[in-house]
Amino acid sequence: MVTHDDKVFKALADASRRQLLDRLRKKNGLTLSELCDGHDMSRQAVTKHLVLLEEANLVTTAKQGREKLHYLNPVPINEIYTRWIGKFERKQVQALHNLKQALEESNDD
Amino acid sequence: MVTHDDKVFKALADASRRQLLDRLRKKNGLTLSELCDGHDMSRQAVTKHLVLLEEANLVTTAKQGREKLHYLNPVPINEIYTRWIGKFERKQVQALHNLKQALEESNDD
DNA sequence: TTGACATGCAACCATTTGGTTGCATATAAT
DNA sequence: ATTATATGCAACCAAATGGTTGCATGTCAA
Repeated sequence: MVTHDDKVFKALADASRRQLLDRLRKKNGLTLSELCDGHDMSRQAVTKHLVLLEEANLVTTAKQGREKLHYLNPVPINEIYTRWIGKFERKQVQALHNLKQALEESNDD
Repeated sequence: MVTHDDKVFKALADASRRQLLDRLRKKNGLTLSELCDGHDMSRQAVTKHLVLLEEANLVTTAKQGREKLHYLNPVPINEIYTRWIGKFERKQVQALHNLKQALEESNDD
């Protein structure tokens, strides 16, 4: 079964796709051609990446004349953070807390 | 180039690996056999997943007798959050802020 | 010491992934 | 009307991924 979360994680697993998201974060509403500039691969390859990002709901598109505009949707990223990553962060905070306690206790020697 | 972040993202991209991390989060120091229980795949397949998690520094291992113990390291997860995901979260907060402003302005009609 | 258990290692396999090229179509500009 | 630009679609391909099986090795227990 491919869950929604799984699509997001898999979409984020590729450096080229993360770079595309990064560029949309800096400047939203870029066209396909604009997104292709500076990416060392064919337009069709970029399109494939964008389709995956769309399927993960990380990017929304709107056609304007002959151009296709791309918009970042950061919501799914936030979702996997709150629903998954956050649990591990809290674990780390707790681990640091435990370490701090251990260090303080070792000072009692 | 395969960066450190890239290894972490790719390690998290597989549901089975996320499940393994989840189990270590709930109970740290599990052996390989214990981690295999409840996973519908061969021991060797689980080993491969654990190797990837180790290479991403998400799991640390220690051999004790004939058993191999596995420990969760949540630090890399926190790193990709602060260095990458957080930027998108702030974006979302800002978007919500903008939406709120827009709604309030529309109330002036 | 013999057998059972826990793990390691390697070969192999099907599917997915990430890319390519070629061609078609729709829109804008001259 | 013609040409250039922006995008869509499909076939193809190599490499990576996620799994398998078979066998070897190290360690604990009877």
